[in-house]
Formats: sequence, C-alpha cells, structure tokens
Amino acid sequence: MRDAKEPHGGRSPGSEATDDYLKAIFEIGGREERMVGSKEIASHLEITAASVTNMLQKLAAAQPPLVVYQKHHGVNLSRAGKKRALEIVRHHRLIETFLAQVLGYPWDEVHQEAERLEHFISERFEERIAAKLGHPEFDPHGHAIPALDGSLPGGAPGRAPQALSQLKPGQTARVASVSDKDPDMLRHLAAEGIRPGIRLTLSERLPFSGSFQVRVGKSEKLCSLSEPLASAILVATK
Amino acid sequence: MRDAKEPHGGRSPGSEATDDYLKAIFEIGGREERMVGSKEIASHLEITAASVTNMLQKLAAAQPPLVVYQKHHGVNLSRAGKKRALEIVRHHRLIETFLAQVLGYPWDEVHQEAERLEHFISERFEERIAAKLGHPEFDPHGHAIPALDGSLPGGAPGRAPQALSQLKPGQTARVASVSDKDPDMLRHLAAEGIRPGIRLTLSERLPFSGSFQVRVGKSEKLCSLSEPLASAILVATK
DNA sequence: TGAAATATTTAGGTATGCCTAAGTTCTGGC
DNA sequence: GCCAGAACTTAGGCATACCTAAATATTTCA
Ligand SMILES: [Mn+2]
Ligand SMILES: [Mn+2]
Ligand SMILES: [Mn+2]
Ligand SMILES: [Mn+2]
Repeated sequence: MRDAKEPHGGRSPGSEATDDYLKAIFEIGGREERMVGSKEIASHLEITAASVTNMLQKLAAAQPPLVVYQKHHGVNLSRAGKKRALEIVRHHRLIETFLAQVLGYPWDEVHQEAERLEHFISERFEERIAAKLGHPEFDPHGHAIPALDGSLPGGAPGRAPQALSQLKPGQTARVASVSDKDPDMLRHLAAEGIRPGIRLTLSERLPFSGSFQVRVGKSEKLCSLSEPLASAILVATK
Repeated sequence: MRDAKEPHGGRSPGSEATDDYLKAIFEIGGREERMVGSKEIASHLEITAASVTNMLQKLAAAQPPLVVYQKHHGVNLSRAGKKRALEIVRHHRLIETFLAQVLGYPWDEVHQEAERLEHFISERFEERIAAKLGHPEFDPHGHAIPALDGSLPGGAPGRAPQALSQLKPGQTARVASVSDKDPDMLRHLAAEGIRPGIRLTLSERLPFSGSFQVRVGKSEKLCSLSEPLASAILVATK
C-alpha cells in the first residue's frame, strides 16, 4: 500500500496536491520566477481560487516553507519548493521519454501518463530509467530535463526560444519544443512532420484568419498553422 | 494532475484504498474464497478494525457492490470486486516482472515499488509492459500473473503448491514461489541459490530449533532454513 | 481621485479515509 | 444453557483538499 499516514507533527503537506501546486508555480512563474497569483494557479490546475489561497497558506506554513506568500500579491517558490518542483519536472520528462523510447508510446499519449506517475515513482525508478535512456537532456516534446542537481541543459547559452507566431515572414528557425498538453494538436503536428529539431520557414501570415503559412524542412509545399498552434511551437533562431 | 475529483452521485469509492481492500480480501480469502473478517483485513493492512468496518460498508453500498458484506460475519468479493482485485494483482506482478527484467531491479526491491505503482498505471501501460515482456505467466517470485480475462496460469492442473515446511525428510520438490514481502529474506534466499524452479531436497528437521536442512539442486552442502523461511517457500512435489 | 471591475481571502461545508473509545454481538468451554 | 473474552460495530473526531458564497483588498480608468 501507499506510504500515506503519518498525521504527525509539523510535516510538509500531502504530496500529490503539493507537487501539483509547486509545479504549477514553477511553470507559470517562468525563468524570471515572477510572483504568481491565486487566479493563475487556479485556472492552471482547474480548481477555484479559494482552494488555492487555502493551500498556499499551508505551503507557506510548512516546515520548511515551500513558498513565500504575500497576501493579496501572490507567491514565489522557496528554495525547498523550487527543489521539489524541479524534481517533479525531472520525473515528468524522464517518464515521458521512457514511455516513448522504451515502451513505444505515441508522443501524444506520454503526457497524460507522466502527469500521474511523476508523483509515485521512487528515486530508484528515476535513477534506473535515466540510466537506461543514457541520461537524456530533452523529452519527446523538446523540453529540457532538469539534472539531479536541478540544473537545466541550455539554461545558460543563447536567448530563450520564442513562439513561432513571433517570427517575421521569411525567417527560418529550428523547432525547439512543442506544447505537450493537447494530444490532438500533437497528432496533427506529427502528421505535418513538425517535431523538435525540424527547420521551419515562415512564409506569410494570412490576413483575417490569423493563420501562418510555413515551409517544413526543405519540402515544397506549405503547411498552414492556426494561431494557437503557432503559439504552441517554440523556435530557436539560430 | 491525477484524475481525482468527481464528488458526484453514486460512484465507486476512492480507488487506492479501495484497491488495497479488495486485494487484501482476495489474498486472505484464498482459492476457496472464504469469508474474511474485519480483524484479518485490519492486521493485513495495518489499520484498525473500526476503519475496516467503515470501509466495508462503503464497498458493499457501492454501485455496483464490490463486496458482499454480512454484518458480524465478514465479506466476500462480489463479481465486480473480484474482477478489480485480479486486475490489481495483474498490475502488481507485471510491474514486478518489468522492474526486474527491463530495469534491472534486484528481486528484493520490486515488491515495494509495485505496491505503489499498481494503483496508478493505465491500461495502456499495463498492455505495453505485458507485450514487452512477452506476456509472462509468472513474476520474479514465482507468483502466477492473472491474464486479462482474470484466469490464472496453473489455476486448473495439479494440486496447489505446499509449504516447504510440510515436506517429509528425503522428499524432493521444485520451488514454486517465495514470499515477496520481506526484502531481507529474499536477499538471503538469493544468496543460498534458492529461487523459483530450483530443486530442493529436505534432509532433516533439526530438533528444538525447528529449522530445516535442505539440499539445493545437486550441490553437496546443506543449507539451513529457519521455520518462518521454510513456510515462506512454496514447493510443488512433481 | 473615486468607483467599478477584478483579484483575493474568509467562512462555512463536503467527501474520503483514517483514529480512539465505547458499545454490541458472537463463540467456545464449562 | 451461560458467560467471559474475542470480534465486530457505532459514535465522535481529525486531516487533507476540494467547493460555494460572502466579504475585502487591489487595480484600472474615467
Ligand atoms: Mn526524484
Ligand atoms: Mn513534455
Ligand atoms: Mn489493468
Ligand atoms: Mn511477487
């Protein structure tokens, strides 16, 4: 049976819910680690803002505190909170990579499974799959996998990837990553041959529809991407 | 994030706790599926009998009912309960086999990890690891893995394996399975060369100590097994 | 610079699944 | 058949993590 129990004295809160909050704060806050509001966390986790406030107070009161909470102004991850968030992100991305490479999952199904399992694997499991995969640096969607010490590959060099939707017509760039949240979108992108590492050239932006015409690799024909699609693709301009 | 939620109308109870109860009832009840009392479940799950009574009432009230509950006389699994129990046992044993064969876990560590993960893998995950392993029939400890339809290999033929402690001196038998609950014990058995499939010959039972002298395979030297150890080894007399 | 709009918090409540303490029912030995 | 002790259930609570509705703080902008 699962660990559970231990309703004892001053411990950190639960764990699955806690993990999800820390990961949400980490993802919403971005590189600059800006303060994150209750509303943002609420919509990210699809729960109410009142529930979030309640939980943030617990996370701030935990020993050690997992967030720094300023009433009415939002939260930041504490050192301990950030460490745990990075650990969960590492779990998530290692699991995704493992499911795709070892178990042959299609890339649109790995996210959902990883979202659950990330909370329940042991350090041993993490270590074994990392070793089996040769300590990969990126997951199937092109997202960087934090190392054991919390460092991120590509954390230092170059400027951060930008959304494809921000390229100017004529510009060419390499796909850095694609959002892993929407299976339909991922299947569509795979069918168009768009995946991390592929070169894209922005041909033009259509008026009214707001959609983008891009050339995939060196192919002749153009591919049309709707606005949300183009925002879900991050590219690195070499 | 995990599925969770749905505090809606008449549904089956939670899931992790429910799974553990159903599996406990399944394991305690044995082949003959005899009625199982609250006390037995309580000590198996290391919780109080009061908690068990409470949960059994919920399981019996579930739609469909997961157990048949007779106040003061114990429970049996319903058809739906047995189906779920077998599914969890299948998960557990497939995961153990997977951890040992694909991830190189030592056989004394697989049980603890499987005990947690069995509740959280998807049908897809189950299907993928079963395929990767070539649809194995037994786990690393020699326990039969239920098939998708709930049938157990070796369910029909021959008599059920008996404890090594019940052999008569001079008898030879093949190890069918060993208990997976105690890592120390498993490490000890591995060191002695005792694992499923190995032939054991009972040499004699020592007076007072109650321990058993057995010959492992065709080796010369004898191995001494304490009573609890000899009860944890099930053998098939050909 | 004040509302009005928006964001956030507080208050009160629910479901799950566990606990202890205090009954109640059952059972085996006499 | 009776009755003590074991087994079981009931009653009352607690922690986690959600929710809705109502109050309050902050921000926006006319
Ligand atoms: Mn880890
Ligand atoms: Mn990903
Ligand atoms: Mn299954
Ligand atoms: Mn086993």
